[in-house]
Amino acid sequence: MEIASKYNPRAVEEKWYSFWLEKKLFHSEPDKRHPYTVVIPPPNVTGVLHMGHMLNNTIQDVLVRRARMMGKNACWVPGTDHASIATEAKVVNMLKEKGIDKRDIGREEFLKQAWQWKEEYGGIILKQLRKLGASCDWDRTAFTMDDIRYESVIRVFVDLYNKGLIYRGVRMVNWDPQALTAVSDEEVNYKESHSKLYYLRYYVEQSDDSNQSDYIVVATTRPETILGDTAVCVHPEDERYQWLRGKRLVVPSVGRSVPVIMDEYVDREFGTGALKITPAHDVNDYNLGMKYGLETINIFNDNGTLNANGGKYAEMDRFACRKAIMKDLEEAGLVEKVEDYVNKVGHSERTDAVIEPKLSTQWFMKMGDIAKKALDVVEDGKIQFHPEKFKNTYRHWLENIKDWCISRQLWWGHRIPAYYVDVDGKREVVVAATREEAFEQVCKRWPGVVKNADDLVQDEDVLDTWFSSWLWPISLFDGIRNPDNEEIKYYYPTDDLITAPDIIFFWVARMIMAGEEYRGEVPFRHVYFTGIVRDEKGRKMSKQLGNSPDPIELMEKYGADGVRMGMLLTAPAGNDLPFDVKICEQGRNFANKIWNALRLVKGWEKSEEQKQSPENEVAVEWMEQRMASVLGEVEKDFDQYRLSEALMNTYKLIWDDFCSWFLEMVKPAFGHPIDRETYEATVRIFEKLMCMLHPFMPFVTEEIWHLLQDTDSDVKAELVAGSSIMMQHMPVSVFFDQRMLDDCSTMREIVAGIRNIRSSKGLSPKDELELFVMSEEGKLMNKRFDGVIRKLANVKQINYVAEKVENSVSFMVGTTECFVPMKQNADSADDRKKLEEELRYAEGFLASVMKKLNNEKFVNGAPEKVVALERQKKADAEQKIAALKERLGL
RNA sequence: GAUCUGCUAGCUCAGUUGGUUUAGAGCGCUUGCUUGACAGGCAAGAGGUCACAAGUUCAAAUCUUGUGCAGAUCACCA
Repeated sequence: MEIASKYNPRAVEEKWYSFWLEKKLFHSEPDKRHPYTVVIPPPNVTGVLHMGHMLNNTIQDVLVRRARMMGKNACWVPGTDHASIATEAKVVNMLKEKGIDKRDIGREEFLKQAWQWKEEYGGIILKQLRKLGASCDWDRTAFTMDDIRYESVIRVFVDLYNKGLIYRGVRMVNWDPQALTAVSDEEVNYKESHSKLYYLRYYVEQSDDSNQSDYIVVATTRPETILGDTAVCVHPEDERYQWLRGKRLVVPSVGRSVPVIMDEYVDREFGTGALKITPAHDVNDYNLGMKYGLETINIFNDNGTLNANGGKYAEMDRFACRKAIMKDLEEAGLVEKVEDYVNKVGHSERTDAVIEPKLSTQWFMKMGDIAKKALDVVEDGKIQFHPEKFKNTYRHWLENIKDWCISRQLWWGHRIPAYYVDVDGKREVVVAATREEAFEQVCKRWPGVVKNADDLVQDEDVLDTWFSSWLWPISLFDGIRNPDNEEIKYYYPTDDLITAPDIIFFWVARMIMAGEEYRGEVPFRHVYFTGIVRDEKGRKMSKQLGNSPDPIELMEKYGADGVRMGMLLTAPAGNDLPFDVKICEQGRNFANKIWNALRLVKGWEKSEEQKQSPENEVAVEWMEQRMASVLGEVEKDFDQYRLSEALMNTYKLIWDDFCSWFLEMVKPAFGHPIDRETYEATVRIFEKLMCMLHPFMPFVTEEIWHLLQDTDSDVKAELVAGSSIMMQHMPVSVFFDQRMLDDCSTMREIVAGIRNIRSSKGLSPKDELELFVMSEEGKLMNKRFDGVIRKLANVKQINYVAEKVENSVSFMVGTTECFVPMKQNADSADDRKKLEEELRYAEGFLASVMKKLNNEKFVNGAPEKVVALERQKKADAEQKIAALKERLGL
């Protein structure tokens, strides 16, 4: 069979993904097996695959594929998120390009357009995930706004309202003037910015005491808000301002007279110690306003321009107004000074617009008991975080949590099922899943007020996106509408959640709350937090910087397997991933290495008569032991969610142990056949290795697994063609013989020692050598490895001797000296130098051991075992030193 | 400002309850190889005062305290 010397992932990957889909190997239905469930963090329906998704979904796929091969009924549910703000913004823009304003076409038409747009462009990301090899159960693909999920959200809202956990109220909220909606506290990012601190003069009204200065200076970063000033506040014990008690001030430029209030809230050290109060546009000012019964003057429109209260500045944008008002104040001589000032300004997570605190009526969800429950399950370990450090962040947030603002002034989303009705001139509200149910309620409570259901006015707002995704692990299995259905009972709670730490509050915490509230059980048992993918300079990958490689191009260049491996190699849980496309090369090279190992094995001619040689026998035995040992380590790695380590251990097992050592041990000489027994053992081992690697590199392992199969007969060929590595059992660790592994490392040391001599003496691998070991036969290692040494190091004969050998070069293996006789140049200056160095090291080592042994406290205080070990070290070192000295002729 | 995490080879990271040879891996680097699977390869090699300082201990990369640096989360004073 002719096989290309370079592995070509492209065709292979496409072929096998279609095959898996066709055979429905990703599909899961409840059955007798143990379930293993993962729900995808739903990407935005309009999103495009980026490196963060790549990392996150690779990890999920590794865990899911492994669980599947371990005999679990693995179910990975994919889906997308409607992403209220982001998607609405995109649709609004799309319409704007067509010259359409969303208000002109109205809610219904807008939603029609949005859905159309979603059908057309949405879900690209899910198709991209297939290229990566994601083994999602695509038959279960869900959307946070499809019928089941929509209805679930509405039901939950009604239920929480009836439980008194949801309420409507007027509060100061974070207003996004670009998206024209309120956002939650979590959706505000505070960014450091270079601002100015403006010092403005506020004149005292009708100052009659001519000894006092007739104005005070107030510092502000937002001079435009003086239009809404309704007081100035100073600290009650501030001596500088005692004379102001009971006085009134004139707001500069505006001319409004406002009172001076005194409150300890004011920081005397900051600015001038005098604070202007704008209750409509600052949370703290609002609180002071409430406390002192101040007037609240709203000066902004929803889009951040000034309203009629802005007087001559009306209709101006807030930032333009700032400039304009400063110019006017300057001209009027009301500006004391302007300083540079660094502060933090809140920006909208979605639109990046500067957040405006705004007083408005919104819906909120109470976070009291439910937050406590969500904290408890993490504190007592029912849910484990990986890495654990995120527990701190989580705890801190939940202990300081405020009520959740869940209403958004948007159209794209789950419309709040609240209906309003006028009763005796008062606006009353009912909450119900449907308009009909709402109507029934109204009829019962206020008979005769409304004639039919259409007369009810539904709330215009939709719910926060996270108010649907917090139900995801439940609603995916229809557990809200049908809490006793077979699927939810089987698949819930899910096992692992893999997500980025930046949505720990938005999503993770709230899913835990929903789980407790609606299932009385945690939604998942482990949360694996991935790191942030950064570029080689350590910067976060972002569209603006343009430093993010296109994942599709990467996969085309290196193969999906190569990219998967590259990312996983340097991505321990919770650690940022400094991504350099170069690490994908390592993945690609690895695939190629395995490919060539296959070429080697497939190229062997098998002999039926030839009996297995003792070398091959020991090689097979050793490789099996070695595999058992590494399997144990990999299992431990997975238990601790150390995926990078698991992959690295598998990588070394395949590249070093299997390719560099095992295959070299059993490889027949050119033109010679291999005995069938060894061949079959090799194939069996190779297959197992592919199973171990499959979760990480699904495509190349599937390809090789198929090519390894014996397809001598048509029947067999057909059987193999219909089968998959995915259906094989993951090998499990078994007891292994450590002595065998130790013997093999000794053998490796000897081979390396001889290779070393070859390279330093310029000897060709073809020159046959002889080896003398100063030890009894079989003492250094099991003599079954002698044949292996002869083969790998091209040694004609191994002799065991009691005396050192003249005219030879030597090396030490532990405390045993080995000699390779030389025809000439036995002892070069280089050799001496090396020996001297070794001697120096050994003497230094002995000194450090003696320091301990000469210390009475150590000998008496340390455990016996430790002391005995030091004595052994001493003996070994002394023996080694003696040998080296003799060699050096000292 | 508060809290948390980290600091080990050029880079990215391991290093379990202190003791297994004066610290390991992968990549990178250096040197030598057209070795009948693979140059996307093979073989050999160099490279570290475990951030710094003090302490506890017979014994510290590992425990304690302090300092420095980096990062994360939260809170913000206009």
